[in-house]
Amino acid sequence: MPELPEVETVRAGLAGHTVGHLITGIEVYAPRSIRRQLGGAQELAARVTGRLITGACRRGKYLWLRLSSDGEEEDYALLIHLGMSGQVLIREGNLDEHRHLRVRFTLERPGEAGERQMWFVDQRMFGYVAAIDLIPDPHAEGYVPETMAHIGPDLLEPVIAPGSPGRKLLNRRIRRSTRGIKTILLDQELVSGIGNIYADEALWRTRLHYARPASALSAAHVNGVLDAASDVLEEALAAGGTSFDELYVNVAGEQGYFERSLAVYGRSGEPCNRCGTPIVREKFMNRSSHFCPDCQRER
DNA sequence: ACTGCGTCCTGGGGGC
DNA sequence: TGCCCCCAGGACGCAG
Repeated sequence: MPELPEVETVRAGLAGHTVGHLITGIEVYAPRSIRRQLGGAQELAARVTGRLITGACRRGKYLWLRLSSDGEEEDYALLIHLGMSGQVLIREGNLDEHRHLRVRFTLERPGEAGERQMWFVDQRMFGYVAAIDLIPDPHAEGYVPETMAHIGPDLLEPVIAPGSPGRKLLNRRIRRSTRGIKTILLDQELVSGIGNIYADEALWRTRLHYARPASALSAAHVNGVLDAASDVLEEALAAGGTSFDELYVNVAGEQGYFERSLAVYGRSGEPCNRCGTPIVREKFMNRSSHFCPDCQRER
């Protein structure tokens, strides 16, 4: 499941392998993989064909490639959301078919022979691509396109770094809510990038039960869980992400290896690393929650 | 304003 | 051997 570390790994791969390339062609195999795009595949093709990729950006789990035309100001971005099984693969030479190939982009580097392809592959079809407008000023500090203006900053952004005024404000906003702490971690509007795996890991690290109401937590508790979430995201990023169910790989098709470092996710029945109590899996918000029933008491 | 629930989507796997 | 049902979850729309 692509969360911040996985999406950032893909972003870094795209920064290295697509920036400076022109998009010279696009083939859409699954029209449903084009979303939030008036005019659908046709409009997407019109907007990206012939454009130069000038940068690879990310906020939370949202990823976008900035596009310019003829050296002019960037005006569109190619938005890529991986959903829960999306992959972006860079292929050169090895152009074997892929069972779940949904959209294929052809890339060429000006002045260089040969082409390279960027594949959007997605088994479960929760992900999508779209060409979005870069308005009003793509060069503003901390700019994010309007399409994802509702997405909160992620834990790797300096604006909510530990000890910053932004972090203190976030802490207060979280504690104003009566919702369960895990619900808040998964809500991308307050703080983004955390999904089911890293939410469970952060809660285990801070010994908090997923359903504890945020309003009942102290500022120190909330700071603790945010710090733990930052830590686990950074550790997972350093490991190239978590390839728990083999649906996540980087742009070269390689798996990450953070799965071996998970303390609770996917470990139901196995002993807690702290106290030995078997890890429990429960349904919460129509999702699986993994936790230690001894270390993480509801009250 | 805030909260929670249903829905989308496909393929793997378990049960019979 | 084959079929059917369930499960995985990110994000958003909508009802209360």
